Amino acid sequence: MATLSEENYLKAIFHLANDDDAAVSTNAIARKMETKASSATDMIQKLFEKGLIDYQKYKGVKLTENGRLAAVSVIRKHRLWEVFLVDKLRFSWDEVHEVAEQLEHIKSKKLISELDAFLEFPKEDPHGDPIPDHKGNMPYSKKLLLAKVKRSQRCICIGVKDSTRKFLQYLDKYKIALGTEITVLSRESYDESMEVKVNNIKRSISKEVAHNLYVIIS
Amino acid sequence: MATLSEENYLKAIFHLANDDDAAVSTNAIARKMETKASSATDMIQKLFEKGLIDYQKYKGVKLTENGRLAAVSVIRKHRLWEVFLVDKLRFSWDEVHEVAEQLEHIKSKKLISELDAFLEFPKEDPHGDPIPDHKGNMPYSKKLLLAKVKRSQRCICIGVKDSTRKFLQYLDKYKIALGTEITVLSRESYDESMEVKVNNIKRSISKEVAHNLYVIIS
DNA sequence: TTTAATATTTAGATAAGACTAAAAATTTAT
DNA sequence: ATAAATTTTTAGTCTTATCTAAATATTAAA
Repeated sequence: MATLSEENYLKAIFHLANDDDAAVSTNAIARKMETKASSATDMIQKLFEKGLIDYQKYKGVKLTENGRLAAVSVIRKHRLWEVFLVDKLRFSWDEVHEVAEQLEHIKSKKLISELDAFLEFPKEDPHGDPIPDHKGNMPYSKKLLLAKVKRSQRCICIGVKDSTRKFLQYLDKYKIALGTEITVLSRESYDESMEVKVNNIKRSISKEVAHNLYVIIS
Repeated sequence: MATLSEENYLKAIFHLANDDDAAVSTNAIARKMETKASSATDMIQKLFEKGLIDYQKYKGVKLTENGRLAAVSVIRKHRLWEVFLVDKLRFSWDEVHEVAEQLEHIKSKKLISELDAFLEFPKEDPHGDPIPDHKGNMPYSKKLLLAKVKRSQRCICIGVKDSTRKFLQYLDKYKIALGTEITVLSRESYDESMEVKVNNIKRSISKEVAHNLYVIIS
């Protein structure tokens, strides 16, 4: 059974690897965990001894199947709790992250399977991220970043990459929510901004925002 | 802000002091925490430095007002989560303790006030224990142990002192639940057992059981 | 391809919370 | 009231997860 800190490192490695199965560097892990590289090395060695990651000195790490299962299990719990907070406890989508970071470490199989049933088996969390099933299968997602959408294409906002409070409040301010339709009118190569139509209003979207908003082509 | 371990010690001290404001001994704390007396001493010194307990070497400890508030806050969370598990997630009353022991340490004011509202402001947990309000007021309780009930008195089961799984399953087996009426028919001074009528059946109740079941006279 | 810059690992230290063994204080018993 | 038993505290050690500083590898640049 993994400790709280081990679980957080596994989750960080999972998110950094993100689909492509390249090895994750020590520095990348340290940055994500907001800790020092030497601390990351210590934990890497511990996770390696427990068989949760593949590791060779100086070569970075990859999750083993057991490591991936452990990471996905924590992510499943995190996302289910986020649904609970928004659907049942009147939290807004920019308030759930910190609390879910704590709740995701509660250990009880029955708790999480009953919570899943109570929430009627949701498929995504309030930010549009898919919820893995109890066997560790992460649903496939057709999402892409708004920044990748071509001129004159229409798409629908389905999630965010950056789920910090600041970004979510920015979206709320401009009435961009999950389900909002966005049409790309033009792209500005100079600063990578784009003109879009959203809620029937023309608006300019910066590179920063376009790279943190997930959509599907509609 | 108290650590997880500090919170558990404060809770233990609160339960050991139980109404009467006698000082709690180091050994009693160590026994309750299933740790060694030397570890308890270490923590006692830490809690004293934080102003959460009054303490003089060799004289035992008492919670300060701040310490009491911290303890009651944890107990409030524990009991609200127990209600959630039983009322919403199909847990039975003998399954909730371990999970609530984890959930009680989640830090979020909003979480607990919203949970309280979601559960419609329950006044007691599934074992009949009162739930303190958000200001730290513990409701007064008229409960007494079944062992204290006089011959020919009728009472109603409202809680348990021992909430271990084994005892709760014993009660389930004999169909004794919260709300069950019990009439004391006679008491046996030799072994402190008692004859009672419960569910219209005469039954003998051992000293051990009678000392772990809370009732109110009806 | 040798040097410079960067990334990673090792070594040694620290804090929290636990432990054992031993010392000191208190309580109980004679 | 003194000795014996018990309780409590202290001193020193261990583990986990962190840190700083220094050493070693790797990568990039001249």
